[in-house]
Amino acid sequence: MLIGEVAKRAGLKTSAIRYYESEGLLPKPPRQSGQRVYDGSILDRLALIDLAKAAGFSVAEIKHLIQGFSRRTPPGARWRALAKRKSQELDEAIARAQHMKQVLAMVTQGEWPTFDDCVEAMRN
Amino acid sequence: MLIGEVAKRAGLKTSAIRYYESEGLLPKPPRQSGQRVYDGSILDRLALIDLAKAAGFSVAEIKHLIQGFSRRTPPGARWRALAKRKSQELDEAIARAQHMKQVLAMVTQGEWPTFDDCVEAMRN
DNA sequence: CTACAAGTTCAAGTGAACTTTAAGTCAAGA
DNA sequence: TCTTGACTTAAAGTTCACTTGAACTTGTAG
Repeated sequence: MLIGEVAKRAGLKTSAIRYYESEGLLPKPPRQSGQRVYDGSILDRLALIDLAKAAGFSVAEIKHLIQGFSRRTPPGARWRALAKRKSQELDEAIARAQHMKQVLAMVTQGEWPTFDDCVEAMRN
Repeated sequence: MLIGEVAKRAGLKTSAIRYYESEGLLPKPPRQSGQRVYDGSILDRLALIDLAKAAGFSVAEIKHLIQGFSRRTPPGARWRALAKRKSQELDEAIARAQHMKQVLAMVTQGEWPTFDDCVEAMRN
């Protein structure tokens, strides 16, 4: 598989794949006349990256996670620590989002004659 | 009130206030020898901006909202439309965050002997 | 008068995660 | 042979919401 094929299957742009490689998220694949040649496992790797992103990890964080994995060890203490912190961050993000929804509901449902009334109402 | 005082009370940097003004989120206050002089209403304005930010609106979006308000009309159809879309976005964000938490829980709780087992397990 | 804090403008910098562009290489098809 | 399309690199550009820096003015205190 060349990079274009991988990109199509993974739903990414080729530039993203090269970027991930440059950031150490992906192994450097063998080349045929300069071009990257991938096997199927790259898709698993990209799936993991996708999940990690979906879990709210930054590219830099994912790099660390991947490094842990690539030593063929299961998720260890490092993973757990990162995951725990991230989980708390997610709780906070969820709480914020729910608060945002409340604010929005007030705006859409209420009827305030003036600007100030609205601001006033939102404070509670 | 000079800009420094406003910043302190609102918990912002002066640069943020100038930035908001430049972006049309704040009215241009009168000047005394070149310096911006604010009255108390600026704090309400900043509180509204804060709430709008907390509701997930971008600066550009807040600008539109403010414009709606500044015509002394209550939140109208424009607000409602924006708010509805934003509310849906928040639902999606919350769902994503909850999914992230699930993924994290799997990583921290499960024991996978290999990298691939973990990726496999995460797919479900 | 001098120093100093706080204000002013405008332009450029920041960080994250990519994308885009420029310039070039390579293999295959007409 | 020429063209086409996919690939290569390195560097610069993008977006967002500000922040920072440089150079300057203003009001107040000593």
